Amino acid sequence: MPLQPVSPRSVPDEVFDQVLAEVVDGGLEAGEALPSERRLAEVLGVSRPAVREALQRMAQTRLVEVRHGGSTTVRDFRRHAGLDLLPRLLLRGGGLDAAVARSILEARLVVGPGVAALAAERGGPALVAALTAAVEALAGTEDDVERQVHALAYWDVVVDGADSLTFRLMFNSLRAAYEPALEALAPLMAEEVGQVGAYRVLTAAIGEGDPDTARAAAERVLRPATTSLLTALKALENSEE
Amino acid sequence: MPLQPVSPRSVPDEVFDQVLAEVVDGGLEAGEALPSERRLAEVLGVSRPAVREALQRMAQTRLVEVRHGGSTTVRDFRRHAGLDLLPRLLLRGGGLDAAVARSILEARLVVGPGVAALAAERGGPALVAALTAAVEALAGTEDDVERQVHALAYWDVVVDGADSLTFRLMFNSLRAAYEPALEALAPLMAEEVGQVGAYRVLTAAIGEGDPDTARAAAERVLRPATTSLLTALKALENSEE
DNA sequence: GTGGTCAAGTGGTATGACCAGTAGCCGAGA
DNA sequence: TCTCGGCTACTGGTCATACCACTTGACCAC
Repeated sequence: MPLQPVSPRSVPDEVFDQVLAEVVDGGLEAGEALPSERRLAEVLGVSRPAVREALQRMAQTRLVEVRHGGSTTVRDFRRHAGLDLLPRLLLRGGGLDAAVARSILEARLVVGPGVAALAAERGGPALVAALTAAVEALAGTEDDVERQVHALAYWDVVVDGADSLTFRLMFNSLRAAYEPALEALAPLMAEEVGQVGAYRVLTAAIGEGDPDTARAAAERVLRPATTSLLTALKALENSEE
Repeated sequence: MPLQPVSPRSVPDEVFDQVLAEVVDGGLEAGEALPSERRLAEVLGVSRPAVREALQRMAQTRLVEVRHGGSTTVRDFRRHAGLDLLPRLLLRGGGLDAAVARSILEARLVVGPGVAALAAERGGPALVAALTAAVEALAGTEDDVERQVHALAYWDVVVDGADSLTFRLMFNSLRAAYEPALEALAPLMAEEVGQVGAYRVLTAAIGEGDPDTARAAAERVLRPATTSLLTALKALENSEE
């Protein structure tokens, strides 16, 4: 096993995670009031600034509402939280959350072809060259994890080609959710990233400049693994209940 | 003009916004180091905790990288920031950013039909009832702003029906970007939200349970206004250059 | 060159104090 | 009895300061 860089967890990080877990896993219902900052600091055995920093970050994520003079209350994260919360929800409670993973796969299958279509509309020769290079990198390795990384890099180029800030940020958020689990998912995704041919077809389709062709090609890249993973997850979800 | 609730801007908020503007508008390049917290506090005339809180929030948004003992450096927000940054980018520099608005419209056109298809797969009679109620609320007003609000509520129900956490959070993020500009956009979106018939057709399509029908119906709801707005924005973008 | 040491600078954390806004109690007045 | 006003206790907001922990780079011994 390769050495991993150590990542020291700061006190506010710790507090943030604990409060987040309470909110997300239902220990605290929406509308409920949190203990005061002083009280929390006392209970957790940390200083008030540390608590304060954690709560402010919670507020930024729209998970709680902090009111000067009043108490801090929990908000309904399903109604207000943004896509940046996805990584936290995917890894909730130690393992992968099957329902969240399913929804990510579904979203990918919707967004991917849309992005490819836009890239086809807007890309030029430079984009095709970058895509080709990315495909060759993908073809140049046999390792499943490395292939994952190269596939991700390929889509990164596609997103660049789409020239859409919204899709770019969306992709960043999804990638942030995906990357921590990348290694664990490598065997499951091997089927997809091993089909270099499909990526070549997609590259050519984008190069042709026809959105519909690109859309279809992207779907052919994403659909097979998505389908098989979804059925696997469905079995998992049912067995959990 | 109706009275607006005052929203007191805290010191860390102010600092956050200033640093954010520097990073997003290019005053600080990616990789560049920020002044130290003490120096920033001195320059801005605030305390170090205030600066610290702002920087931590920047770090949470993945706009800067804070290293203990080292200096805080700017990251490339296009490469790392998540969808939660969208509202800030849309309203960059006082007005609406045309390129960002365009990308939101494009994303909407891709994601909306996808969500509708999922809702058709999973929704039952209860969903249709909720959708019908939402359409009736939409039909019950003539005011453009109110219609906007009701249309948003309608899509909210669709997203619920899709039973996908990813799309739910995505919708929340897009709505957070959209809502501040809702009033300004009302006249432009009037064309879309006035077509109650299209919403009824979409509702029926979702009720039928056929994803493809629902997808097509959703596109018929979204496409017309999207197209006309895109051409308007294109003219705007060109005139800006 | 390699590794060790050290000082300076940076972020991390804690403490304590005080300011500012909220909410509820409670008495004075209608 | 009701209502208004202010008082009070509690909450979050901000600050100054001190000290800890880490990184960096220079310098030095090996």
